[in-house]
Amino acid sequence: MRGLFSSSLTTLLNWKIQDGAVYLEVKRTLAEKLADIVYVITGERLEETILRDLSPSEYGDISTTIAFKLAKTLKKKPIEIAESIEKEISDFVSCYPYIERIDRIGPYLNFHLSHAYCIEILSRALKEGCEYRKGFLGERGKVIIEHTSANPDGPLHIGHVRNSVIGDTLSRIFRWAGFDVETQYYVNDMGRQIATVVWGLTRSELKIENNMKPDHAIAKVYIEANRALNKEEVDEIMRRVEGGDRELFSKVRYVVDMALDGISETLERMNIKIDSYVRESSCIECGAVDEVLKRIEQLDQAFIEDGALMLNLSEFGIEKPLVLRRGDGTSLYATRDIAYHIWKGRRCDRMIDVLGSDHKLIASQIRVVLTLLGEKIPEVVVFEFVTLPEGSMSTREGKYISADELMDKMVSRARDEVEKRHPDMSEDMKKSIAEGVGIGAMRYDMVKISPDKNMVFNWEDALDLEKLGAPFIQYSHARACSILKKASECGYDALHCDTNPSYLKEEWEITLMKKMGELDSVLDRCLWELKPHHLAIYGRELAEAFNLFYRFSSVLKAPAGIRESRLSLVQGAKNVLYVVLDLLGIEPLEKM
RNA sequence: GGGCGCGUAGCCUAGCCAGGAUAGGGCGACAGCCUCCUAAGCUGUAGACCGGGGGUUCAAAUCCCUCCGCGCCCGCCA
Repeated sequence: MRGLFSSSLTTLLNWKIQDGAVYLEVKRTLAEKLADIVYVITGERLEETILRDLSPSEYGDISTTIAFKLAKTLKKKPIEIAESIEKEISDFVSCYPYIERIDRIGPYLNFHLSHAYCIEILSRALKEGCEYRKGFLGERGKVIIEHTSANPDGPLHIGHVRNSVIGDTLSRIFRWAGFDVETQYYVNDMGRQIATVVWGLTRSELKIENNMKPDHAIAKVYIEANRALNKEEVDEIMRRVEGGDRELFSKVRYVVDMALDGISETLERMNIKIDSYVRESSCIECGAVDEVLKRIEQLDQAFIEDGALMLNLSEFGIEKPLVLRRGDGTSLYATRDIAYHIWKGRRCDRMIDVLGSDHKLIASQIRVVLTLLGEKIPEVVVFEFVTLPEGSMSTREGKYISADELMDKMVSRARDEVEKRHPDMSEDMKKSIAEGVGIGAMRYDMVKISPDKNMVFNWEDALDLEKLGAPFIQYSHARACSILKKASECGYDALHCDTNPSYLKEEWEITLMKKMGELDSVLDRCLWELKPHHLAIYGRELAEAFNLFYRFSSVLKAPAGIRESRLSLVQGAKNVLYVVLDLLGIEPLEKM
C-alpha cells in the first residue's frame, strides 16, 4: 500500500484497480478473517453476520460487537476477548491495504477504511463511468418480474403507481446486478370487471367518449355500468367469452386494448417499460387452464362440491377451501393465475411478483398449489395500500387520484419553480426540466417509503418539491455537471488530468468517496430484501455528501494540482449520482 | 371472530429479520450564510418516556407474551 502513491502524478483513469477493491468485498474479507479468528478461539464457525455498517459515524466505518457474543461461551470479559481478537487481526490489517486501522473502544472493534480504498473507489468511478458497478454480482440467470398488472378497467391510480415504481426500480437493480430481467404485466382480460364494461356498452346510454384519454374513457363506462349492474347478464357474458364466443371476445379485446393504450402511455411517461403484456385469456386459449385443472383434479386435496372443483388447503393453515372451477365449468382468477405462473416459471430461474397487500392470501394459496404441483414458486413483494385521507380508493366507485392527474400537477409545480429560477430559459428546456423534476419527485416519493408501510396520500406533501427528494439528488448531479462543463470550457479535462490522490484528504472528500463506495452494498441489500427504498435513502445521502464537498472544497478556483484532483472527484461523484438516479428511474438532469 | 402488516418528536420517515456505544433524516417552527464553481444549497436551535404493560438478557426501538389503535384479507370477485 505504501507504493500506491509512489508515482505522485498519474491519471486516476489509468489506475490499476485491485481485485476486491469494493465495499462488499472489503466487508466479506473482514468477515471471513474474523470468522477464522473466532474459529481458532472457540472452535465454532460463525453463522450470522458480525459486521455492521457505521457510516456515517465518528467511531469508524465498520464495526463488530462479536466480543459481547463470545463472552458467555468463553466465560471471559468482553473487553478481554476484544483485546485478543484485536491482537489476532492486527497482523492481517497491517498488510491489508483497504483498512487503515482498528480502534478498540471497550469491547467494540471499529475498522477504518484507508485512503487507498477511497482512491480505488474514485478510480473505479472514473473508469466505469455511467456503468459504475454494473454487473457487480456477475451472471445471475433470468428473472421475470411481474408488476403493475392493474385491471384494464380504467387508468392507473396512485396505488398502482406505488406498485409500478417499486417493480420498475427493483427490475433496474436486478438488471444492474447482472440478472437477465424480463418485466411482465399480467392483463386481466377474463375478469368480471371487463365483462361489466362490455355489458355496459350493450346499453344504449353508455358510450366510450373519444375525446378522452382511452383508459379514462373506459373508467367512465365502468363506473356507470356498475351503477345499473345486472349480475346475471354479466355472468352470461363471462360464460360466453370463456366458452369461445368470438364476437363477444373481440369486444372484450377492443375494450382491453383501449385501456392498455392509455395505461402504457402513462407508464411510459413514468419512465417505465414493460417487456411483455401477458393476457389472461391466452392462458385459456392455449389450453393451459384445462391442463392445470386436470392436474389439480389428481391431487389428494382435491374434491368436488356442488359441481365445483375445490382444494382443501387446511393442512397449510388456509381454512377456506380454494375453488378452481365453478359448477358451470368456468375458471376463476386463481386458476388462471396458477396456469400463468407455471408458464412463467418454466421460462426463468426466478420469478418475482409485486402485489398489493390485498393479494397476500391469494398469493400464498397460489404458492401452495404450485408447490403441490411441483412447480417453481414466485417470490412475492407485498406493498401496503396507498389511501386517500377520506379512505380507500375504488375504480368502480370513481374514487381515485389517477397517475396522470398526479403527474400533471407535479410537473406543473416543477414548471413554476423553473420559471422562478430561469425566466429566460428556452421553452423546450423549461418543459423538459419540469418533466424530469416532476416525474422524478413522484417516483422518489413512492419508492422512498418501505413497502410495508401504509401511505396516506395528501396533495400538499406530494407537491412539496423543497423537501429532500428527487430534486435534491438531481440538483447535486446538475451542480457536478455545471462544474465539469465550466472546467472543460477552461480547458481542464477531468478524466485525463494528472491527479495526486494525496490532495484528496479533506474530511468531506473522504466522506464522499466512502459514500460512493457503498453503492454495491446498498444494492445488494435491496436485492436481498426485495426492497428498493434503501437505494432511495442512499441517493439522498450521496447527494448530501456531494453538497458538503461542494460547499467546502472549491474546485475551479483551487490551486493547480489540487484543482485537478478535485475535478476528478467531481467527475467520479457525478458518475455515481448518475447511476443512482438512473436506477431510480429519475432523469439525471444536467441543468436545473 | 381469525390471519397478515403497521404504530418512532406537531406531521412524514430510517433503523427491527442478524439485540449493543449519544435512536438517524426530512417537513413545519425559530436563528444565521450568496463581492465565491447553480441558495432546488449550507449551518445552528428547539422538538422522541421508539403505542401501553409484562418477560428474556450484562444490554431491548430491535427478540417473546399480552393489550390498545390503524390498514389489508377471510367471495363459485379479480
